[in-house]
Amino acid sequence: MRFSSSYEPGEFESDIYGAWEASGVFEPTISSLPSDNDGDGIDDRKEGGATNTYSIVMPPPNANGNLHIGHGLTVALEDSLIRYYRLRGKSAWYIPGADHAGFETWVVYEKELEKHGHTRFEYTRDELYASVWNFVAEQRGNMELQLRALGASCSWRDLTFTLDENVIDQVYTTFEKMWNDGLIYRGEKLVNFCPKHQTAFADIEVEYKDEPGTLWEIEYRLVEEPAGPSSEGPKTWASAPERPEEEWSGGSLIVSTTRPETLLGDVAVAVNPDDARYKDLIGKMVKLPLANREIPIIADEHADPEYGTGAVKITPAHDFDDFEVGERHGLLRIQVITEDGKMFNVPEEYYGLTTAECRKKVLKDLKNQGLLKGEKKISHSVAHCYKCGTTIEPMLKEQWFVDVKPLAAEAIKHLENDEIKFFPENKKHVIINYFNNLKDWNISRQIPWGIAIPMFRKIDDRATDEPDWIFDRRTNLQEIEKAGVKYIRDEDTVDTWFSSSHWPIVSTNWTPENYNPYYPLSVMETGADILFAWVARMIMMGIYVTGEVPFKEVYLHGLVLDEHGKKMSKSKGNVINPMDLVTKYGSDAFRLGILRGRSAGMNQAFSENSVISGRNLCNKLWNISRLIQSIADESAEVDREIDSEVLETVSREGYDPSEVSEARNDGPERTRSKKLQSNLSYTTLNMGEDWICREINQCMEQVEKSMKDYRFSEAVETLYQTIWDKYADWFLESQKIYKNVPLLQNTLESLLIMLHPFAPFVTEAIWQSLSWTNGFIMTAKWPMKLKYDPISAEQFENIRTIVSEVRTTLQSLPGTNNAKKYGLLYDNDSLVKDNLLLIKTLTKVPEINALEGAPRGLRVALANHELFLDVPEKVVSEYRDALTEKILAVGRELDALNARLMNPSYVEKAPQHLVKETRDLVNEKAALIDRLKLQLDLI
RNA sequence: GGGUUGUUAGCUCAGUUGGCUAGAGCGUCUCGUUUACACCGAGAAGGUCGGGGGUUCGAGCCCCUCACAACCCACCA
Repeated sequence: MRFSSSYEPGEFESDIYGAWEASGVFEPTISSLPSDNDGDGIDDRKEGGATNTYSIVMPPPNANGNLHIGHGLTVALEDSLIRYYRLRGKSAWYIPGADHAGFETWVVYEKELEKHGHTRFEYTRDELYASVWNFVAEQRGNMELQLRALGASCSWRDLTFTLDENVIDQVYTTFEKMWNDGLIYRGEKLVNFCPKHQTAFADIEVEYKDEPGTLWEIEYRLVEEPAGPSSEGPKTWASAPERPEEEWSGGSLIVSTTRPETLLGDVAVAVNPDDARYKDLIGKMVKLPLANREIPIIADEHADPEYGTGAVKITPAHDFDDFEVGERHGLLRIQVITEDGKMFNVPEEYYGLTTAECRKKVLKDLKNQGLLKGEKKISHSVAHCYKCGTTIEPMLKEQWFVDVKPLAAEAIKHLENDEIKFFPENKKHVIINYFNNLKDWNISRQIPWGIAIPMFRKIDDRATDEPDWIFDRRTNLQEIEKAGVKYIRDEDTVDTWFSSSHWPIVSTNWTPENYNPYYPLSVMETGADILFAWVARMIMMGIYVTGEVPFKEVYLHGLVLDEHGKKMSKSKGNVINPMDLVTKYGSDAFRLGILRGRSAGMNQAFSENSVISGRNLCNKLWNISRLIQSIADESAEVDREIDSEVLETVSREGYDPSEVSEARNDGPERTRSKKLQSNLSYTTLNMGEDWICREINQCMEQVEKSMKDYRFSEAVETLYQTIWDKYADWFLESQKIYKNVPLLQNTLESLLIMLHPFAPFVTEAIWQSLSWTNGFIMTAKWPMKLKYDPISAEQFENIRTIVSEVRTTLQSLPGTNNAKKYGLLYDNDSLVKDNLLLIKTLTKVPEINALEGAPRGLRVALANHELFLDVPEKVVSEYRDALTEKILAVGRELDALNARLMNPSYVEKAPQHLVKETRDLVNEKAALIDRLKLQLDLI
């Protein structure tokens, strides 16, 4: 027996994946290698190449990690696309990747080090790099196995690791180009610095959290005494209270701060130029408390008159805004905090204290001097390291920066030229908005795990004519010599986003010399949360390096939330592991489940229920196939015994042979020999067959349209409905009488192929189990439209209406098992008369007879059919109330329709076909009411 | 402060240029074990589409407004 009674994914999935992988079907059919094979300088494949190719690169999962639910969604989306376009005949290339995940991996590794009682500072950069490399190598493989379990049909031989040689090469090439173009510069700027991890971050890597804090008010006293006390009003500002005259004789300013310890690095006090209170003070000097320095009062827009006292201390070395104020006014930057969070460059009593200790002492000392004038509890947002939660310390550092303005401007140009289509559409505006406000990009990271920055600093002071920094690719060396001058390598590594922004370029092996039909990518599919960090940078870098946008379309998925719509997190304990679900319900079930109810860019809930419904569909399809195979087997058996003519005794009911299309006139063709898919010729022999062909064609159109618009959920929904509600519940039920084997085979193949992108394993398992199919379904051809007779198909809808109404009526009658008790009577109804067997099978009534004499029994509520349930008088009268209710209900519908027609504007202005439809409906309802009333009179 | 997205059945969500009685899955209830499937079949209940206004013959959909929710960016001395 080929088919067991239920589908057990565990029995098939790994074997099937292994067979696919071994046979090379994951690889694209058109080579991506240089294609000028005949050496004539003309690309042999260029013509039409890109239109026959389809390419997706996988956002590389962390090489040493496990896949989470987001990866599960990613693979479900990307692999569905790849498989779909592969079936559609494209040379599909799904390029897998693995990410060295610079910082993420580093954090994990550093924890390991700590566990063994070591710190990073015991080793050189190169030692650490080698050590992490081994660490990752040991872990690698897990996530690749998990990708296989999810069914990812990616070309494994093309897997790109973000530290592969060609990646580093390209990154250095770009770096050099940017350096030569003046787009990379070294600057001393404030960077987001995590004192725990000892590294800087880009702005987007910092998390802001609202926290309670304290706003302290500190008095800064003027050095010179202002002019006379009376004529110009009070000489103290804000709420400065009385003070002992002997200490100083002038006015003062009260500044507000949440970080009193940075006071020691103050270089000015700023007030708003329009602030009347302070106008006269601009240009004067105040004495900086505790530090005994004199600093100026300057005018700057940064000071908000509404906030605090309106006067703000300026510490350019430790605050981003102050840094900018300092730039504008040419102020010094006095750094007072070291990278490990200790005070330096300050009076002795504060030296070496941590920032927290220093804050306490500063406040205490200020209080003792009577300069602490107040404190307020406030809530403000504070920057944290997104990994460890440590408060970010803005730190003055020399770093490498990318001047992003020209890159962003170019990106905007291409976007406004509609070169990239976004799903969802609105993200295009969001990203343009981002490009418009982008600040220079700090690409230096102080972690050893990453691509070394290819810059070397001159250490030979005598060579004054040589530049301080030179570019060189030899980052394997710590020191190099050029023209007799010695240079030392920058210790830092480059931000991972700098290298990841090359992903479409490096994973497709793009080169400037050769035409590459896979670049730009057909689509970039990734999470909406890294629109800025990754997508934006890929666009800038793609254009900068290749002159072209790196992808034609972008599909962004949202977050997968838990079943209550809450973000998954370890601390909440609501994390769903995709592999658990795959093990429990199968890969297909997971894929179908996670695609359900999901749309572009939206954060959406996910629960096991949706996976269960996917599992059920797989099992349903399995059993559908099992039935069809058994029918095919049976018919082959019969064929062997008797002459094929006898089989044609299965007559076609309710169908005029004169309408038979050419294809159908051939008569039933029994195909026993193995045939390739889509070669099975068939003939429709009854209405159900025409109808299912029509429905499958519609399904096909819908799936094609949905896939074009990235409406995965809709495609799956359509298939689910067609397979279950239409194919199984109606068509197959009707085939229990007719058994048109070639058609069954043909339609099953169509459905299997259409579902394959979403449920690759079960469809392949079935394909391999069916007796008449060859090869892999994975490399089959997308089905052709089925031929059918539309009139006949429409007739089947009438049968469905009749059957449904009979079923409903039977269920609403008193008692149970009514379908077995009562037969049907028909009067002068050719559709019923010609389809007795079909209606009997579908309704399960014991018998259907022609009505003789006066109508009796219970009239079925159908407008155009004379059909009665043969029930006793007593049952009919018990049905009286239900009938009355029904008449009222139909009456209400009729009234609503009539009201619409009574409105002259409707009849006049609405499209004519709608008006006609309404009129037809009115007639139908009216007829139905008449019949029901007849019935009521009878009771 | 700037921007984006939601609010439709008990739950999670569809509903694409405005058009018949607003759909699905899961859940609930009733009936049924008929040799493809109980991971099943047949049927049912359940919605004033967040509130209010407007445009229109016609609004879940378009416009205005309010409320609530979520997210992103900037700022918070």
